Amino acid sequence: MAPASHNAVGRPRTSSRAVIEDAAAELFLENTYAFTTIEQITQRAGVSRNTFFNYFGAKSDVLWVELDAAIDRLTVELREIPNGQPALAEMRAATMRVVSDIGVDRVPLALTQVDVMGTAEETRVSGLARLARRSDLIADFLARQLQRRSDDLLVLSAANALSGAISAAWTVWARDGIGRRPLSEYMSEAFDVVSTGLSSALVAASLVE
Amino acid sequence: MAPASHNAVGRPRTSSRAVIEDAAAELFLENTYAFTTIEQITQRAGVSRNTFFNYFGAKSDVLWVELDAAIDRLTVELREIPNGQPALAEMRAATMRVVSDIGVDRVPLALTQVDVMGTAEETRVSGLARLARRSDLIADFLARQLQRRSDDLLVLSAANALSGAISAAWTVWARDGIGRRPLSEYMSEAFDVVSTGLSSALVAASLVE
DNA sequence: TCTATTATTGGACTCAGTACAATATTATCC
DNA sequence: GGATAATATTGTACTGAGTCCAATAATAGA
Repeated sequence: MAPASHNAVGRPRTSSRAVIEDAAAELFLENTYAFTTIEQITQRAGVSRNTFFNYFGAKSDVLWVELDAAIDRLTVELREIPNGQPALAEMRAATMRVVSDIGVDRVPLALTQVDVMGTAEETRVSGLARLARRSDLIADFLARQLQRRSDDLLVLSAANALSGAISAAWTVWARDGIGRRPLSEYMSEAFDVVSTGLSSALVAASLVE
Repeated sequence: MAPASHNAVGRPRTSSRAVIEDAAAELFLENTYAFTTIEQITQRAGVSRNTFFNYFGAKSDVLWVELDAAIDRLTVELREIPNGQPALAEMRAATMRVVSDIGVDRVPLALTQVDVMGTAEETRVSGLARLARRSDLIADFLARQLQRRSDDLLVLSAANALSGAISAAWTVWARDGIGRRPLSEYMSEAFDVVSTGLSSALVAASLVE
């Protein structure tokens, strides 16, 4: 379902999907996201408008290819962690594995748009959908590790807080521009901010059982 | 800009805005959010389609009247806190003041829709916009108190984490249905989960200065 | 080469949201 | 009360995202 290769610059990207992504990236930089229509994208890509919807469910999906892939990888990582491990430490380790190979470029298209337009309201909302998807994922994982329901207040609070911190790391990393350090460093700092308290809260919770 | 009274049951709601809200609430319950059009709403409300957009910027705005009002109140509360106060404690207190009068009914329309339709994808995304708005608000407040930039990684992480926890409290509260306790109790528990760690991280940050 | 599967396209449609001008309603001042 | 200014409401026309479904093109497999 996902494309085979990630943005191998120089190598020709000839699949419909890749061609659409490239055309969209160009147009977003030229005219911003808001002032680019799907018709323009597919026209430049040399495909029909409907082909766009064969590969993306929405215009905004093109913005988040990188992030969606990262969340996919996180899904796999979390699934492979056996029960009964220290939840928060494993969560952090899994996240770090996922972002470890994301260096200083490979910025999601969406996050380059933030600078371009002031508000970026549209791009932001679609990004929040990813935050939510990641929250769900983390909640399921925490619920499994803590043997609680995934709609439990403790679990949900922790999952939302973690997902929010992860989001902050991506955002600041992207905004730091050319001089940015690898994403993993930002991620590590973001975890530091929230994990101490969560850790004690989660441990307390598992003792209560 | 906001309507004068909040959902005074029994009292006739005759302003265009109130009539629209009521019509929308009915239709959402009858046909769900997704299968209700703005045209249907305004038709039942006895106003023209354009009048809807005089009061709401988007269809989903009707869902979040309660929550938007709460965020407005939080904005005011935070603005009135002088500099140099303990940031996290003040943040918590302000939030508790805002939700203190929200008892066991007054559930935002959006959160009643979660039960109705399985996915609730559309309603969820619009709710996330509120989470983001609250994150911004909290980030600005924390930045002021900690004398840091509001796009600082520490500030953003903490703000996102807090906003996420607050969101969790609303969600679980709404989902608990008829037997639910007052929102403030849920809010208090959600803060407990995240605040310990944030507290130490923020204190450490202000010492580094 | 024939066939089954998958990718792509065309066309018609619904509905949210925008823009702007025209008209109605309400408040204000004399 | 009546003229006037401000505000609320409406009509019309439009753009563009997203859906549906049937038709056709391309490709793989036997």
